[in-house]
Parts: sequence; C-alpha cells; structure tokens
Amino acid sequence: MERYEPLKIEQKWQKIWEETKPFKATEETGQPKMMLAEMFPYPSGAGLHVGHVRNFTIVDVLTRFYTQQGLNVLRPFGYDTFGLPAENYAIKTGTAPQEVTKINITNFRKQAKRLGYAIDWGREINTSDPEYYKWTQWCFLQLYKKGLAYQKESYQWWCPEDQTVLANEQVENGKCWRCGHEVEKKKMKQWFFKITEYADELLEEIDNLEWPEKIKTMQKNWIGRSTGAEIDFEVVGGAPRITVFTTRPDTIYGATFLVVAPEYTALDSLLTDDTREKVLDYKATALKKSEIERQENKEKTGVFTGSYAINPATKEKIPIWVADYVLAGYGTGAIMAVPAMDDRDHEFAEKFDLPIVETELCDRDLFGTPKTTYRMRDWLISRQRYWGCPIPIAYDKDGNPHPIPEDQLPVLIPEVDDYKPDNSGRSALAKAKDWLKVTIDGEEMTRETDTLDGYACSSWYLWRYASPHDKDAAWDQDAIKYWEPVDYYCGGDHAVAHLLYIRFWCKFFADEGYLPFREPIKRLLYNGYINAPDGKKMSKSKGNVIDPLDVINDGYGADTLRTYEMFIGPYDQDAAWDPRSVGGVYRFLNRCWTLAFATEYSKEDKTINIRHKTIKKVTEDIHRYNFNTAVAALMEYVNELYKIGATTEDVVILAKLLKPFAPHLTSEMLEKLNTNDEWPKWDEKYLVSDTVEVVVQVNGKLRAKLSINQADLSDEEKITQLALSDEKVKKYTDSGVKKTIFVPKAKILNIVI
RNA sequence: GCUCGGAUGGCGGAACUGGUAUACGCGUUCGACUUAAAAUCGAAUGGGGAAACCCGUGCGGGUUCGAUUCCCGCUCCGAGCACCA
Repeated sequence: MERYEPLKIEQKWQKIWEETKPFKATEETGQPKMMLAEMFPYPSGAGLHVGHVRNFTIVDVLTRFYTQQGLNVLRPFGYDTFGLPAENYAIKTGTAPQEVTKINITNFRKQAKRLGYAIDWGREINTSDPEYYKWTQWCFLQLYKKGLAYQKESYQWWCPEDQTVLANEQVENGKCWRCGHEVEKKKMKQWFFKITEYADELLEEIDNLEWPEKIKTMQKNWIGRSTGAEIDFEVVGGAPRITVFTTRPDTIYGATFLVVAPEYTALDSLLTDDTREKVLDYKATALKKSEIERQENKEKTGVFTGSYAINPATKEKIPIWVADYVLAGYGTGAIMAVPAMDDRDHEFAEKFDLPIVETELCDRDLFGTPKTTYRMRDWLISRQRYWGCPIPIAYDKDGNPHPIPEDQLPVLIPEVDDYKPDNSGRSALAKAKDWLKVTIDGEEMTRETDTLDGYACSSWYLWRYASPHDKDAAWDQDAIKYWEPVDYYCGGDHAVAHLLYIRFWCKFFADEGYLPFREPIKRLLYNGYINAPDGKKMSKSKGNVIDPLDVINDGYGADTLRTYEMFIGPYDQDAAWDPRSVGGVYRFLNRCWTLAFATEYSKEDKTINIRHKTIKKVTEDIHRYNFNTAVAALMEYVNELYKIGATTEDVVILAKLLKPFAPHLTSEMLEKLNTNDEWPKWDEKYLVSDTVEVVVQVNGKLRAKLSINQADLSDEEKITQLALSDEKVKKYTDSGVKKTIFVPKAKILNIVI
C-alpha cells in the first residue's frame, strides 16, 4: 500500500501546471468573468511568511472555487518593489537595489509556486521595472496636466534618520513608520496630489461598497468631513482680517479671543515691538517640538500676539493669541475661542486668565458663510530617496517646472555609486550629474530629483493586470472593460492609505475617460494577522517566526499548510499559530488519501444525505468566506465516511470540494477516479430524512426528544399529545400545563407550566 | 477622550434571520494493532453529583414560552484616530 507523500505529489502537479499553464486567462470565453487579486507583496529578502500564505490562499480558494464553477477567472500576481529596505541594503552593501530586487523576486516566485497557486504567471508585474514605471510617470503627468499634481512650500514631516519627507499616514506615534526615528517638521517645497478635490465623492460612495464596516468607518473618519462656517474678524489697527473656521457659528456671542497656529502665514502682521521677540521665540519652540512631546504633554501653551480683533456679534475688542493647540493644516489655521462651550478653549482661558462668557445661541448663518472642511489633507508624494519612481519634471533656469514630454518616458533611474541621501534635502539622484541635464523644446533644463511615494506605484497596478505587456498604453480599454473592476481584493493592511489612494485615482481616470467605472474594487476581504504560538507578533528579534517553507519541507507539504491556514479561524480575525493543529490537518488530508487510494469503495449508498448536506454546507460557507467551517464540514464528512463506508461518488465529491484548499492531493485523487473537477450541486430532496427529531422543552429546558415522521411534522396536536404522554415529560407536568408552543421550523415544542 | 471590534470547555474555535450551547481541530484518558515505539484505528471528554438532578456563553438588570444571539447599564481586552475648533 502506498503512503500519502505530499512532497512527491505536489512536485508532480506543480510541474504539470508549469507546463500546461491551466490558469492562463483570456477575454475570449462566453462565461461570466471573475477577477481576484491580493494586495501584491513587497518581496523582502526573508521570503514568504505565514501572513502572505494566509492572504494568498484566501484568494486562491476563491479563484479555484469560481474556476470549478465554470467562470472565466483571472488571478494575476505582482511585486511592489520600490522602497526603503532595498535601498538601505544598497547603502550598507553597495549592491544596486535593482540587483537585490531581482534576486528577491526570483525567490518569491519560486516560493509562491511551491504553494500551488492558480496564478496566471504570464501577467507578472513589478513596479520598479522601467516598462511599468514608465506608465506610473504617465499617470503623474495626467494628474499634473489637470492641476492635481502640484508643488507647495509647507511644513512637512521629516525623518532625520532616513533623510526624507513622510506623508501624514507614514508617521506613527510621532515616529517614522520605517526606521522608528522621531520625526520633526521642516519647511520645504514638495509635490502633492490633490486628493481633497475628490473628498466628497470618496466619502459618499463608501456606503455602496461591499467592504468590511471597519474599513469603511476608518476611511470616513480619515476624510473627516465637517460642516460649519467661516467668519471674518477685523483686526484693530489695519492688519489683514482673520478668517476662522468653526462648526459652531451660533456660539459667536461667547467668542472672547482668537487663536492662530504658530505657522499662521500672516502672523508677522499681528506682532508689535513689545511682543515680537516672545512670539517668534514661541513659534520656534513649537515647530521644534516633536510629535511625541505634543502627544505626551497636551498642556496648553501660547502667547499674546499684541493685536486685537473685533467680534462682529458683540463689537467687542478681543485679544489674538498664538498657540500650538490650533493646527495650521486644518480649516484656516485660526479659530474663535468660545471658552464657555469648548473644553480646549476653556482650559486655555483658565490658564491665561482670559474672559469666559456664557452665551445665548444665535442663528447659524448670521455672521459667517457656510463652509465644509475635511481632516484629510492633500497627499504628499515627494520622497528624497533613490529607490523610487523619478518624478517626470524638469526645471528651467528660472526654476519653473515643466513636464517631461510623454514620448521621452520613462525617465530612467540613473546609476550612481553612492545611494545614501544627505541633509541637502535632495535625493541621491542629484549625484548623477549627466542625468540631471535634459533638453526640452531646445531649452536646457535640470531634472527633478525627488522620487514618488511608493503608494503612487500601487495606485494603478490593478489596471495594469488587464494588459500587463501593453507597450502603447498604461492599460488597454477593452481588457479593462472586460475584467474590471476587481471582484475580490484581499489584504490585511493599508486600510486608509492605499485603499483610499486607489479609489482617488480611479475617480480621476474615470473623469479623464480612461476608466469605465468609478470604484476599482467591488469586494474587499480584510484578513487578520497570524501571530506566533505565544500569541505575540512574529519577529526575527524574538526568534518566534514560523517559516512556511519549513512547514512544507518538514514533510507536511503545501496542501496541509494551505488548509491549516484556512482552518485556523475566521479569516478576518487574528490567530495564533499552533504547530499541533497543523498535525491535525495533516491527519485529515491523510485520511482523505486513504479513502481514495487504500480503501475498498462501498457498493451500497448509505451516505447520500450527508453527501448532499456537505456539498451545500461547503458551497455556502465559501460564498460567505467561512473557510474555517468549510474545512470543518469536510472533516466531519470524512469522519462519517470512515464510519459508514464511502462510495466512489463520495470520494469524487470529497476531492472536488476539497480542491480549492488542497489542490495537489485532490488533483491526484481526481486523476485516479478519472473525473473532472466540476463543482458539484446538491439536491434539496436529499436534505430531508424520513424521521425527524423533535425536541421537547419544559419552560425552555430540554426534557425529552421525540422521533417523528416527516409527514407528521405539520400535526401539532399529535406531537403535543405524544410529548405530554412521554414519561420524562410527565414528571414535570403534574401541576398542570399552561400552554404549549410548537415551532415546526425549529422542530421544537415548549411546554409552559 | 472619540470610533469600531471582541469576551463561549484545559486550548483554537462552532451555533446561518432568538429555538437541542460547546460542531471541527488540538490536548488528555482508555482500548485495539505491535516484541516495543511511532504511525494508524476505535471509544470517552463543560463543571458538580453515587444518582435523580443542579449549574453553566465576562458582570448586573430587562424583553420573551424560550436569549451566546435582542434592549439598558457596567467590567476587561484588542484595533484605529487622537488638541480637526
């Protein structure tokens, strides 16, 4: 008798799939289409980790499920390769990031193939490939042409360690998301994408998406729309008037002072000779103050500017203060303080002994003009780093920006000897002296040395999948129309950043006529993390990392690894790795193997009911993404087949239903049984049995069980009589029966005494 | 502080619109096979009790014939946001 040898079987089928390319997708069939993708990985030197496996396997289960149901399925794959790890490695070792990336991709591809994924490998994409980033630059130029990519001098988060600017969402607890160094504010001229232009649509269309509520709420909060009014305050002495934003214009009678942010543009005009030094000193301190300090110490600080404004409602003279509890980037950077209504203003007034006046509310529209503001800021895309997509811009001798003509794309990343950024505020691209020079329309110009935030590269890759080798366009109109929007997108990160940016680009390119839809992702599955057996996050330093390739090579094989990660718990919850449960799943697959290859098939079909029940359960569970209970149902089925005896049909059905999870083993089974993998259907008539069990409760507590003919289930009187004459029930009904309630659907009879 | 999740045996987790709580897996115990072990197969397994029974889904109330599920009020844990006027 042969034993189940996963590694042997898996090698065999992976070779067959490599040669016959069964997962190659084309637009030419008449069946409905289905496109699925995971958030493409950053191919790190460490290779695949168990989190990737969970993410990719969810997509693979759905891919194979829908393929077996006859849909025309596309499941592509790609690599998000720009970024700091490859660049930092280059700085340390002198190895070009291009080289490291190539090695890492090769390793990633090899590992993904060992998991048996149903990927159309002909559609691989890589964001740092010039063939790809040529079109990232093209996308940039389209946004630039419409004024949605623009430059602005402003205070930005700066990481002194990585020597680069960071976007708001790349600052975590006041620290750089990559190196963990404390960030600071620095005034610089930077590139932005005007995502705020689409704030309303991004907000309003969230409700129509089949996305997890958690993500939808996070995006809504991130956009943070609030409605209020802008109110002008005249400044005594003729300085420019101050416009404030407030959500409570009706409280204006209680506004006893104004506060402007330290970065407020017209701050200088408010200062007097007496206050100038003190205020500028305060401003300098506030700007230096790290985000950490601000968070740990929310004690109000501030100084009087020396100027007064006139409250348009009370006509009173009120002082103008500067304080860092007012944020420059929100509203107008200035507020009217109503200490009687607002806790923060109250705290400030108490501390600095400013008047607190109780106020009657007035009409909201009396003194201001209605205004809507957003917490979301424009997307900062400049990075002073080498390993990114060069921004296709050049400057003339007066410093004015000009787009690089589209026929000169791609702007290739130049080769340099030293990848290290410096504190000049320019990337290592500035070291490529020859590359810097460019001629546009006969004029000598200097190239932009900033590169694009990696999120720009991932903001359109789902569309590249439709025509990955297109030389004439970023994406082919017909292919896009056929395959997209993406039906299922799966990942466990980037709830606001990437998933908001890709929606923004989609709306922009729809407006430009390049896309026939306004939302790129129909359904989003947001999977949980897999933690170490000790429940903690896996990390190299803690030494608790589980390597998926080790699990395979230890003899369990890819099918066990895949099936285990689907069985580990609900896909959207975090889970802890349990090495012993892996063994349990292996035993289950071993039993499947035994049923197919080492058991005499039963001639008598005693399992038809459970067979149909299992088909229904597994089908519905996969539709609901309840992968863990789908596997549990298959385990139950196998346990029953061991007890009762399996027919050939049972083993066929088992193999078909298990194939999305364990494709190698089941391909072997189906080959032996000489049958296809077409998804089976259940017949409702086999789901009902001749006799059913009716539960008898007394006051809601289970007291007896009756076996009733299916036909009698509608006869309430008969069932009630049977129940009341039951010995066990009689013990409780001596004192009389008040009423009985029979629920046929639940097959339950409750006797109330 | 605000928003959103979550709490079920020794452990991970089931229970679809209120209807037999603990499916499935792990662990544990016993048995079969074996010279022995592993592997495999079978049985038992929420707590208390000799039993009849009683108690059990974080805590306290409520609605209901019936609540893990719905409502009100808490506690604890996790995630995200965080001086957004």
